[in-house]
Amino acid sequence: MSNERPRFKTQQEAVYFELREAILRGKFQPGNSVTLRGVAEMLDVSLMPVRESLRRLTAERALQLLDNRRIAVPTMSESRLEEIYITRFTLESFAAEKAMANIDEAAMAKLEDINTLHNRAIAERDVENYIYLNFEFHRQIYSYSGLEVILPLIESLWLQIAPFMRMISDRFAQEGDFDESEDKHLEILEAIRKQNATRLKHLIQDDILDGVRIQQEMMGWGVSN
Amino acid sequence: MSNERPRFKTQQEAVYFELREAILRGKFQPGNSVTLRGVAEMLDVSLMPVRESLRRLTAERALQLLDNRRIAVPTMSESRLEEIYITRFTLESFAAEKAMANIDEAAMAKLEDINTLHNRAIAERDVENYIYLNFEFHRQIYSYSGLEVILPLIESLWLQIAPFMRMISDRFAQEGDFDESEDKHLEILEAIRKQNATRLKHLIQDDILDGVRIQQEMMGWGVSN
DNA sequence: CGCTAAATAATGTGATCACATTAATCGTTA
DNA sequence: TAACGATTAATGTGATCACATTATTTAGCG
Repeated sequence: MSNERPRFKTQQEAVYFELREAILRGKFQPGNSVTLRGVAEMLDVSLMPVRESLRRLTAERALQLLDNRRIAVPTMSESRLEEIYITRFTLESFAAEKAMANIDEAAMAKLEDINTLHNRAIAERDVENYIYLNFEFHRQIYSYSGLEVILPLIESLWLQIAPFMRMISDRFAQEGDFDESEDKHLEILEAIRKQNATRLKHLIQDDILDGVRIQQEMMGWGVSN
Repeated sequence: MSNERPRFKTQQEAVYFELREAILRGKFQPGNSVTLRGVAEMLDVSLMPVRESLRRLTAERALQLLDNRRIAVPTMSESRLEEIYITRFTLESFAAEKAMANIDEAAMAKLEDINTLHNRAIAERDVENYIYLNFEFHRQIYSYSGLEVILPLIESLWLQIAPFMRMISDRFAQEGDFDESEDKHLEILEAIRKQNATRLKHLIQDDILDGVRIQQEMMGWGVSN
């Protein structure tokens, strides 16, 4: 009779994770403003849980407080993009290396499942899932690293890049050559299977680099080395 | 006539920065719990600004939400310490390198001022200022990097390490050999003057490493390589 | 039609109250 | 004296209202 205890202890938490996933799916457009009452109405909760969630997301730089006190989805700049990606390289390849040894058969199976769904999203030009499942794939790997400090930093970077990724991916999908966006996921799985740390690190970096390359190209921004 | 406009636009902001500095001064002891009404009384504000500030600090991992819904200052573990410091090495040496070229005479003078105060704090065994001014020294350097993504990450790490630093420094000061804690600040200033990026990066790393070494030693934790 | 100014609406912030949950205290009993 | 149970206190969360500030719309005028 629905005796299951709710998934989240507080409404604030529920709202937070709801918004968080929405952001990681690219449902928030850069530059758009987010209002307390808007979110509250959409999720059918009062202002309080929304206030706290937005404060939290703002602290994680997923959202931005404008000086007119309004909340908005941050826009991307050339320098910010480069900064986000150089940090992603560093932190994520480190996390992958730490995680590798702890990835067992069950974890491997889950990774393959995620990758299957990810490929399907690409085939179906389902941009939202394409973006989200890519993050899920990486998150699943890093979750075995046992890193409790670095992981939140990585996720903060994802929250910052997701709206921009969505914008670019939409354009990319329109231009038709979306499914040519070869990711390195299969090779990553292979490197893990062979426990080849050096190769894994490079592949993670390449996988991330592929993304930023496309984004820089689309924006006509200088390609980072 | 007190026509000056207040330093912060909102009470929440004022409370946040007040708490933030207190944390960076090591006024919060690891494991201690922080209550809404306690802070509200101490700063003579209502619950609302405090709620939002604590939510913010929690998102930055300066504070921790326990599963009994209570808020506490996180405790340190051997692995967490190592994680924080390896990330500090990476991000801070990068930031220092980016900043170096932009540091002019005025900035240099300010750095020397901070360092003077820092040395005085050491001489006077003023642990709070010793910790805080060390952060200020580093922050001042990195502020010229123009990095808008990485700087918040670095500051989040500082907020996480500060309470633990204070604990160790107190012990260290008691044991008497506090002023033997030779920092690398003078050499750092020299490297900046000579615009020697490689040396600066190494010095930043050494400076950070000196700190963690003492901490690990005090705790009887394995020294990282 | 274009521009300005007044009026109206919308928004984030703060205050206060209510409440469920958890912690602390105290009295009782063995 | 120690341990258990009941009672009281404290705490974070949520709801609602008020308000100052900022946006948006509307009206008026040239």
